[in-house]
Amino acid sequence: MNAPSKSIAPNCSDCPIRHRAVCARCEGEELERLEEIKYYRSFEAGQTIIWSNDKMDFVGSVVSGVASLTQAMEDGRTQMVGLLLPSDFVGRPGREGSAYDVTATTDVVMCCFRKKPFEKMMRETPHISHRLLEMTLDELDAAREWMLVLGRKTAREKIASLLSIIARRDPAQVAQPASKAVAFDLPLTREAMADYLGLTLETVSRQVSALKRDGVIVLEGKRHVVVPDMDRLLEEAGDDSDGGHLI
Amino acid sequence: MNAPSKSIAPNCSDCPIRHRAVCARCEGEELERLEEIKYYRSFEAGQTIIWSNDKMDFVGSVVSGVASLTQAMEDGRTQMVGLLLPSDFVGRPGREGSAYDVTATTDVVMCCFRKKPFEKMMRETPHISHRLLEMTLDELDAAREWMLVLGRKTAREKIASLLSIIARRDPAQVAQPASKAVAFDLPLTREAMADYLGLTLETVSRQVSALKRDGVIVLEGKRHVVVPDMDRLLEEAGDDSDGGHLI
DNA sequence: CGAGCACTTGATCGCTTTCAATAGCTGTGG
DNA sequence: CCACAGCTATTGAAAGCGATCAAGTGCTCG
Repeated sequence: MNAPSKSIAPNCSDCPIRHRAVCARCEGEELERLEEIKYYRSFEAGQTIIWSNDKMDFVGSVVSGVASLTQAMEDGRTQMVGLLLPSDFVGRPGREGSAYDVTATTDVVMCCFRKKPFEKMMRETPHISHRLLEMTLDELDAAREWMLVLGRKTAREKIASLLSIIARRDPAQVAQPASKAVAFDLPLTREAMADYLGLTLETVSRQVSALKRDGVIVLEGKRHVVVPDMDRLLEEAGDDSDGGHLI
Repeated sequence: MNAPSKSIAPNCSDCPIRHRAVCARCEGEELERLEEIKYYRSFEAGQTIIWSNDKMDFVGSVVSGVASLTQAMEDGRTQMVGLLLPSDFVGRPGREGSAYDVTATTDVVMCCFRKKPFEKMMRETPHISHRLLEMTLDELDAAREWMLVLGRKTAREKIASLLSIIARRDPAQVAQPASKAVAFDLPLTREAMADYLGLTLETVSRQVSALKRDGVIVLEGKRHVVVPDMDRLLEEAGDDSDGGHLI
């Protein structure tokens, strides 16, 4: 037991991640069954949600906040292998333990399902396992995109890549995708950024300062980032996306 | 059209990857349906199987040989993001194009399914999509393990990690897992190893030579590797596996 | 025998790490 | 109110690892 349970339990139909989480395809009776086996759980920033190699008795979705998956070597080197934002799924059906530590990087609310009933439901309702397959394929794509970042990009490009990813997934941005300017809060400390990027925190700090000095980003405090020109940031990231201007 | 079709078409029941591929759970009638929509295709070493962003008209399994998934930046830097060994699945149901180049690194035989009929079957037979989910989750684990290698390991550890992975998945090893000594052929050029490890080919060559000099591996020719002590190699890889000796 | 290719080895360069000092912020307690 | 601890972040100087540039080796195949 490493966290108090907190019963906020809104209806699934009011849930902010309803249309993107593992339950996205469920309706009516299926949703009612999920509603029966679900419960909410809150974690404070810094708390461990699941220890690697621990038995997991639940799976679930991040409702709000940011969590991270990290892998560690015995000498202390650690690598973050996944960033879990709202609607992302935690846990692996069909396997006992987690392969990674799952940690709350900000305060987190999770919608949990007890593992056994969830696995039973998966076997019986194709909507859930199809959605989970789709989400897993997306995560695999994201992991592979990240392999390019880790293996081939420079420190400066790595920082720009991370900022682009966070900007792209920030809910505040989705509303106004037409605008070139973007602003968001960094949900990660410099050390967490370093663990994600395979760098040291000093290098992260230096490269953030360099991007600021060059006008690619503007910092308001340590954590609030303004990107005056998103295309410029993508260019710095080494992505050939071209801002979507085809032809 | 970039490859001649070659009709070797054995029965699925005689197939060497029958018990590990996406079809592993299918029996009887399901297997017959698959048999109807499948065809074999051969690729020579070096040939591109699928170009990134190309429309894919098939998905399939590697029957024999080794293929690789690679991602490239416009300036030529490339990163291998997956190594496809026999039984591994190629293609993403539900999406038009591939996000990566798929290349044959040795001569490859693929068991292909036309995409539309395969997707239809997925919707109708849970055995296939459940197996695909399981395989995708395994690939995600592998990708994340690789992120630790790319982000945090030294060049020497990276080489040792790659050799361990190849040794572990080599079919010749599975027969005698008790023995500490292991031998296998490298299916990759130094350049391909470099692309997998996020290194240059010169660094790969130097570190392979160093591992040879230190007696961790013995080379017979450029491509045949003998590992006298697998535990030693795992130690060099920085894995805490401990060879399985608990306590 | 020479072209082409995969690989090895050497010398030097430069980016990121490492080690170290300092700044800014927040909360605590005398 | 100020002093101080504890934490996150910044910045500087030096060291080290892998990249880059450059030959050179050994093999296969025409």
